Amino acid sequence: MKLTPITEAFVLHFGEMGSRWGISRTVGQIYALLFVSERPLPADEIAEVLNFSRSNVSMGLKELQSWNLVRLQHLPGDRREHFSTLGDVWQIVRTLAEERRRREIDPTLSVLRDLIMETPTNAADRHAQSRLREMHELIELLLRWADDVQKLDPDQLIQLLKLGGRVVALLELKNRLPLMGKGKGKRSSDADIDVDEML
Amino acid sequence: MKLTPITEAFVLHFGEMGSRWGISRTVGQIYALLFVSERPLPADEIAEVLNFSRSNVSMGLKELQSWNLVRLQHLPGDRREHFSTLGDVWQIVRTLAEERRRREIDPTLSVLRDLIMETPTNAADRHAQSRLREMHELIELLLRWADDVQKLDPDQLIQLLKLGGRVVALLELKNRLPLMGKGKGKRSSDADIDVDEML
DNA sequence: CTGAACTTTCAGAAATTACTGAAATCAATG
DNA sequence: CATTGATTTCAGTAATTTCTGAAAGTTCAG
Repeated sequence: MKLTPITEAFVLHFGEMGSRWGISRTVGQIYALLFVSERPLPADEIAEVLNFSRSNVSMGLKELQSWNLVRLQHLPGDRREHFSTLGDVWQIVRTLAEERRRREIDPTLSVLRDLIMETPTNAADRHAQSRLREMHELIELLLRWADDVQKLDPDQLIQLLKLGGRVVALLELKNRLPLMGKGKGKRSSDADIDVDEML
Repeated sequence: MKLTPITEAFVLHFGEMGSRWGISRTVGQIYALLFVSERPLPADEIAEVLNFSRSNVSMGLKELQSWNLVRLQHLPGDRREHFSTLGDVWQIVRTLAEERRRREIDPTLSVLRDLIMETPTNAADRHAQSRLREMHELIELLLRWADDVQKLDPDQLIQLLKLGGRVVALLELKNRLPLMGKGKGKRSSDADIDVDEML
């Protein structure tokens, strides 16, 4: 089998990009190939198309599996294992976020917590700890937010993304709304909302 | 000069983390050291404390400068250049996001756009392009959102983060509110808000 | 200008990481 | 349960990246 120019260009670019991240060029290319492939591919076909050794592909697929980024399936009448990426791009982002968190953020948070607990022995330590505390707090905040957002269903998420910065208008709205309920007369029931209770 | 155990542990961890990212262990350690340091440090002091060659530190600082992550300043009565990180952790996140976008996302978007424009020559190409289009759309959406959020001032941002997933409640609120204005009687002026106009 | 203090460059050494082919392991089929 | 086809492991090699020391470059005080 041979790659079309479009697929080849994408695969090559993705390989380069991969190496700016933690993953190797090989792994990046394998993923890119699977991502645009019409059907799941067996390892030997990947090796042939990308000109990697069969064992290299095996390693790469193993890594991608450890990231939960590829699915393994058996096709009827073929003993080989076939691989494909997740179909839903949103799910891919989700998985990526989860894994990166598990591998990079969580260990860092744990180190930060430990170091913040230590008893400082001098002014330098006290300053260092206060910096670490800032970093810890920031990460925790971002993480909690990411957790919450993870839970949204895609439609809500997209709505939110499309709203973008204008969400601030909503925040202001929220800050002003409670006034409305304060004994200023009953409104029609379909708009009867207690914002503070909601939030 | 010698590192305290707290600083040393942080520097070592950050170095390891750095190498999971695109930056080298050295660069990670230099950054970590500057991050917790009470005062700006000159290159030779960094080299001494971290046990790197002076030239290695020079390279590392150059890289950090290219990321806009360190500031260079001159202290009175000292000819050497002194380096420090940005003081505000939010600013650090912002800078990091900007740089990563410039180096990784933008080039990818450009490749995707080009490939989507190509005329497909077969079914495989058509499928590949539709996948690339999905990816392109997703990235654009996330990017636009990030752009918008960048513009918020820190207070608004923090408020938003703290709100987390409950922001959805606000979305629902928005979807229900417009009903209120539709000739159901005048409300008090301080709560007179046209949501659709705001958003 | 000159020289001292500091910084950067760069070619090669050292260390790390990626890749391969051969051998071992595993699994399905008859 | 043996054969065949598929996959993984692993030890060694290749490629890449990181790091160093020596040399060149820069800047500034005198």
